[in-house]
Amino acid sequence: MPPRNPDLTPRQHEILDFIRHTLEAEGRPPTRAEVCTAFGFRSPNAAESHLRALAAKGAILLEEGRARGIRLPEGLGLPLVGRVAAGNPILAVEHIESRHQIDPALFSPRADYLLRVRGLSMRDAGILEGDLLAVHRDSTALPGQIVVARVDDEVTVKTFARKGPIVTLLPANPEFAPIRIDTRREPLAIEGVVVGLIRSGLVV
Amino acid sequence: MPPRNPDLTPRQHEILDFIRHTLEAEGRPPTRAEVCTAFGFRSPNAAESHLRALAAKGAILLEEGRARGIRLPEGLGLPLVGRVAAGNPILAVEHIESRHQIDPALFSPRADYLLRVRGLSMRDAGILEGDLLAVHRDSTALPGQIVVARVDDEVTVKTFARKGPIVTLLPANPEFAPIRIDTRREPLAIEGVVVGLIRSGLVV
DNA sequence: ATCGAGACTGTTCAAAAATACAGTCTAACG
DNA sequence: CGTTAGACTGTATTTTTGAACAGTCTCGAT
Repeated sequence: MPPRNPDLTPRQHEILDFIRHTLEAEGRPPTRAEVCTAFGFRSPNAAESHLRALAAKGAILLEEGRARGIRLPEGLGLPLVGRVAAGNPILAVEHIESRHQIDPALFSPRADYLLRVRGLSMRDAGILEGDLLAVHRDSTALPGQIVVARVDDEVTVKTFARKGPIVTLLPANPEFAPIRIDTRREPLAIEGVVVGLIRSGLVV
Repeated sequence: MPPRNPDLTPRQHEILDFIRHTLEAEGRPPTRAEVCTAFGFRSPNAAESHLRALAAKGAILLEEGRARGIRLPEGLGLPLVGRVAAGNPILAVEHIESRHQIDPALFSPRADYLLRVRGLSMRDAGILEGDLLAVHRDSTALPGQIVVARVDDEVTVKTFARKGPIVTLLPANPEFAPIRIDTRREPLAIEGVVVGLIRSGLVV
């Protein structure tokens, strides 16, 4: 799920998606003419003015006088989310530390963002402090899945389990206690399902 | 270190690396003129003929008549090495299962290939069966680093330790025994240093 | 009713890029 | 010692592209 710029018109979204798609499929941005044929425009200026509009809104960067001089300011790739402040949605811009291009074929279902792990509560599942989790956005989960959940406005990673209305979030480390939530009384927000893990920094 | 095509001349390697670099840094392939300025050529034909040579050797694909019409046939991305047969070098073509694009900025030093983990001998280091290890090619290692080594023609992943001429390969699992090698008598081949880890398939 | 934004068509022109042709220089090789 | 591959310079020429200018049409807000 690419980041949505709310200021864009639907048509401008389509153009932006086409640019992203071309960038991924061909390894380079499209020309005005290629935008035209993709959308059936008969005038290169149709593409030109769309690009201008996108650039004016900051959705793309246009480099003057260069063939295929279109850049995405955020680049492609998955946003890496660091510390999530209380009360804010996970994917708020201010949480995004960087973006990293990861082959989408590696994870299934598709990863939507990366989340940096804090703490050792999932140690015995091979999830260590500092690891990056590939998370698929999903507000539902199946028992046994490792989920990103929000409890008391804090983001936590645990194994999901449920018995009727009682949800238990299980750590994978005997030093941590399970979290029990009665969903009839307390709200539980599942932010996503963990579909993968990336560890770096093994060599200093 | 990207995969090496042994047929290329050193200069052609440089050109290919520059194409890769431009692709990564700018999100699009270079023009002939950009190759010229990067290498100080005064004639666009210098770039042209290099590109022709690279295309003739299959290192790149040239699309006729398009601005920036250079493509990398394999795309970017790291080769994923599965089961390594005895007696063969790790990066032999027949071991490469697939290629996966991973942001090189994630790992340092640079990852050269991915190796699928078999067995649980490094479980307590958070390395599980089926994980992909990002490996930096290197025939030397420092104590404490997790290395890919070849012992008795078998590829193994262990923590490296050394006391004089005695090298010990330490598992991270009490159920496995350390491997001690007297380098004066037995040969030890370090294939690389583990710089990262990727786990997928968490959700079925 | 008018006005302006958005989405286009159509045309033109200059800059950027690809590409062809004709050479020079050097080092390796039989 | 001639030959050849590789690495270049230099100069044109043609396409591709980017980019400007002048309009049309529609729809929603003033």
